[in-house]
Amino acid sequence: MTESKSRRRGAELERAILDAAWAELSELGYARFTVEGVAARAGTSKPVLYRRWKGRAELALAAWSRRVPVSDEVLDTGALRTDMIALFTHLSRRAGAMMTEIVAGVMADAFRHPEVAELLRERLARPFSLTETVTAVVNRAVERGELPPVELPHRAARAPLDLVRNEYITCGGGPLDEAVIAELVDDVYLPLLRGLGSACTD
Amino acid sequence: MTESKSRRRGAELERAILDAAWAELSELGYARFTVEGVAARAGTSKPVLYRRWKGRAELALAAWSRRVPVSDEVLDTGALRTDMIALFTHLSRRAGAMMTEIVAGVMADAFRHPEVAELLRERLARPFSLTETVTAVVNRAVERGELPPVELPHRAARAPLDLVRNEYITCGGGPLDEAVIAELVDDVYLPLLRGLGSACTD
DNA sequence: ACCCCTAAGATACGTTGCGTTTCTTATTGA
DNA sequence: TCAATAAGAAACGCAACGTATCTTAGGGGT
Repeated sequence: MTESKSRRRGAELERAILDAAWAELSELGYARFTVEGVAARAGTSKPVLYRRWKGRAELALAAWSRRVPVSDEVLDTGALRTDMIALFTHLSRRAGAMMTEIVAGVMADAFRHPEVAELLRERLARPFSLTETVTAVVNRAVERGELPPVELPHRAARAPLDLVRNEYITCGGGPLDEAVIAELVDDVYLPLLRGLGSACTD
Repeated sequence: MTESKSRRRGAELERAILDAAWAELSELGYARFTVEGVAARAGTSKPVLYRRWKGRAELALAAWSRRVPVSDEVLDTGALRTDMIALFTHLSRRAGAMMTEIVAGVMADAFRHPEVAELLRERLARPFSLTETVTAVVNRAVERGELPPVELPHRAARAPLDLVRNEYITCGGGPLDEAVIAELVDDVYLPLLRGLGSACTD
């Protein structure tokens, strides 16, 4: 009755399900994210979901992947330090609480189901435009003369996201404090960049 | 029958339970770690456990905390880089897979039960002797003249563990590859240390 | 325009594991 | 000696996973 309108199929249905899944994730978090809940919200039933995804972890990842945010516009505040503060702040909002909970939850499930671990790794490895963004910011600093010429290794370019994620993991909870971001930038990341530049000192 | 010998109580019983819990964690991982399993292994029953810990997350944390590994002996290989490789390798073995799985699992539970989040944070914040170890290694390097005098900020001292943990999270699975460790040391951590030293260059 | 076959939707099931309740019985210690 | 305390055993209710069964809608080929 509720849905005697029309029976959705294929791609349309899939979109509806993933939208519902994302809504559940956003409202409840992964911990309270249930397959039944998604089915109910999408106005369909569990078997329909299980025909498409192997379990709740895969469903959550699929929903998350559709929302790849990204395209971090390259901000230019005029100085390296403030650029970095802005970048870290941006990351901490974008990639913060939601992502950490999903990652934690999916990861926990992944230890049971190795296939899921693989999917998660793919999702996390996707560096979206981060590498490019960081490189751009650093290059600008080099041009300005704030840094000696730097060859930015892959891991160093990824480090901002890693630092932010780590902070979430170990300190849980809310969005990152300004003071914390300042520490990450001043005590870790800027020194790292300076160190990369002065590689000739050894 | 099995235990008509003597009914354990108090501290003795608690030790037995936590030993059993640790054994379960080690053999099965957090994903397959169950309260029932621990009770069975310890030769007792669930209510006894629930009288002491609020749930399986707390139980796992308690078991883990008893095993504070630690006392990383301060190794001295004669050079900063090899010291660091050794330290990272040590961390990757000690704190690696097991810890990551526990953290992921407990964290997932923690999103449901905020009290658990607090416990987890305490546990993670405990820097065991890591800070001291890193500081010692760095100080030796300074004495040798490999680094300019460095004031090591807290976050920089913790970074090795963070880097290792991150690698586990994003790359999953087994113990860290030698090559990966070398990258972490050469591309990230040593530059960071050099950068901290050359703070005067700005 | 018809019919068939695929896939959607509904329902109900079996299982696992959490956390609880109830009751019995051993041990401690006053 | 005996009462209070806590251990041990068994069973329960609940939530959620993942599955199996069945009915029915509607798209596509003829």
